[in-house]
Amino acid sequence: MSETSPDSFYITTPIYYVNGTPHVGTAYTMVVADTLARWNRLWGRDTFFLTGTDEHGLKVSQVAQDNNMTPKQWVDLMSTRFIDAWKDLGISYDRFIRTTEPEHYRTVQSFLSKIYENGFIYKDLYTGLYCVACEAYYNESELVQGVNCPVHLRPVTEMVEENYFFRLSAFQDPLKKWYEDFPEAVTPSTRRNEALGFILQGLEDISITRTSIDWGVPVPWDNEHVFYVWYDALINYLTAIGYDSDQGVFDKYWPHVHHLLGKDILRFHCVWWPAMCMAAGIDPPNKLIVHGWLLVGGEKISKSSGITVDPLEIANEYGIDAMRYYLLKETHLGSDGDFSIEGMVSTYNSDIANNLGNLLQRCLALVVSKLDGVTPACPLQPPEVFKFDQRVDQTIRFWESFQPTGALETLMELLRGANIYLEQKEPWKSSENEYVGNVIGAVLELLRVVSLLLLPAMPESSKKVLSRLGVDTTVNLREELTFGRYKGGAVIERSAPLFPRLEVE
RNA sequence: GGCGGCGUAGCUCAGUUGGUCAGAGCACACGGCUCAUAAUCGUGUGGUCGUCGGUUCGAGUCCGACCGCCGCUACCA
Repeated sequence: MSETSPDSFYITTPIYYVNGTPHVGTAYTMVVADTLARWNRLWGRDTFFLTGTDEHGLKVSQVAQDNNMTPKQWVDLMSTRFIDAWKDLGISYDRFIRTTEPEHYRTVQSFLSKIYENGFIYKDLYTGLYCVACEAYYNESELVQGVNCPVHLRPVTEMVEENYFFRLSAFQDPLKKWYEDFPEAVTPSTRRNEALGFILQGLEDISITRTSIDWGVPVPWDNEHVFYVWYDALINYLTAIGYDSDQGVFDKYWPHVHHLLGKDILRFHCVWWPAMCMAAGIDPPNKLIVHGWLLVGGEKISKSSGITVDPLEIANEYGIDAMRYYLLKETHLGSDGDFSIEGMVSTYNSDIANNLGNLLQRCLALVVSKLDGVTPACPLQPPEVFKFDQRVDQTIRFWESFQPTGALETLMELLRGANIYLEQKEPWKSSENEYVGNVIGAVLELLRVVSLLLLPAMPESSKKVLSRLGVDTTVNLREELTFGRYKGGAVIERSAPLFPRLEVE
């Protein structure tokens, strides 16, 4: 639960490393971010949704060389895989940032120069056991059989390098105080505890530059060095909002940012990043939303294990909104989730085909058979069984506190109430137009409001329902959620169900 | 080893500061209805709320021990 800034909303996803490919796990992150962005736009906030690709690092330059390309040519090619995937999935980002953009170079140099000037960066020697494939140093205790990298099972090499170091140790107390002052900054709280625990055990300085490669952002005060990939990557969150180029935009969105991230990159975002911000003299991000992993059959998605699911295939086969709904409804934001086609089809059929789709269909059938095919206006007050105001307020609270699962479940409760109401009133047995019109009007009104509140999760499907009802979707949501606004008058013809049940292929 | 979390109906999970707290959804069974997409409505599953103790008039709800599972414990996007 957290308050959101009143009139602007800035949300980011991690930027994806170009050597990877979009899979259902990254699609999950994007769907969540997209849904939160859509909610805030509908709620009338000035919303900025950022994603992009991380394009530096040794591995990129190596792979580029293997493919007889320059690193730049390679990342130009690879970044399009993400751009295309998000386009096909209808992700409504406002800006796709690439860390190889000149604007990003300037921001990284400006930001880190500031930290340098503030005295939190110094030069020293670093000695460590290094795995080239990982681009990472390991402790002896982490190695397999004492010599091999635990990821690649290949020998590591001892490297001595002159590096610039970031004085992370200086921020142990400030970070501790920050976590105490802003207990809501990291959600869920177990992740906050994890970050705080890490901080409390003592922080060491960290190396932030490399001399062994040149595919990176040059260190402005020492051109022998480039910044290590992680240090330029995080700064993308500032580049995109004019950190050193547009103070007005920057002030609007910072520090009221919502960083969405997976639990595997918690430390970078919840320890290093706030410290870097403090060192540069800006406020740390005010919200870090840590999500879990999407598992497949209980296993982590990874290429090496052969467990990988292509979100575009799912979307093509079953529809984007079916996938979105399943990801949002069945995986509590913050917990791990399990993805399966069977689960997706089952959830969609229960909630969307049966509960929502069938409710709409039975109403429209009655409009055709009893009301000359014209939808009636709604009554002034909602029937008791709807628990309308209570549930609508609850849904809003869930959306405002980043709990898609709760929001969607509450919408299902509203729909169940409407189905019960129809059973109680039995409009199909009546021949009085006024009676039938009142009953159907009340349910159509509920469907109007539910569809509006469902827009963030299932934009296309919700629009179809609203279109059927003759409701404009470009309205300000805040003014459209009170009962009694539906005027009716939409002409209905007998037609096939809008949301037919899915079958497992 | 250290720190933290979890273990509630077949499945996924809710259960504020202890006293209708033994629940929801899905699945399953039976019944109703037939406006509707094998839909929808109603009822049901006798779950030792991981185990054993303790505090209390009373504990999933607090304390202790134990069993099982998991996360973090530094430079992998």
